Amino acid sequence: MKEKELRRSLAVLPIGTVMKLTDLTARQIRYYEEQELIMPQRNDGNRRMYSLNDIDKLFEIKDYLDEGVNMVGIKEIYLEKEVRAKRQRELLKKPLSDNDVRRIFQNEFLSVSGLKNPDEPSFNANKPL
DNA sequence: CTTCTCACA
DNA sequence: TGTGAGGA
Repeated sequence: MKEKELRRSLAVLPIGTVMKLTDLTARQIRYYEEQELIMPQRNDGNRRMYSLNDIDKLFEIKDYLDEGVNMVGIKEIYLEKEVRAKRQRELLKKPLSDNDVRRIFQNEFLSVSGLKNPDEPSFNANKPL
């Protein structure tokens, strides 16, 4: 299941193909790059080359757009997504200390009982108390 | 022919 | 975001 992700990350599509696939103008595609929503690679001739992941990202962006979300909003969405991914990676690295486990169960209890927002971090994996 | 950057009657 | 210039 690793080989597949690698292929999806291969930048092999020129902007012209991406335009037809996404129904976006070159202007828009480049603008989204400027907003750091996508980071296409460049080939030898300084031409942008997009991966399948980029295509998916563009479709997502387009969806958010006609859902009424603006650039800043979309940026925030992806930013928060990165934060969560990072937090999750940290949890996979180091085993939980007894202290962490206790805090997690406590947070779980509060969430289930509806006394706390589930999204609110219960502890910092980087600096366990 | 396709894409790139830059700029705006 | 559109569009056109000027170069690669």
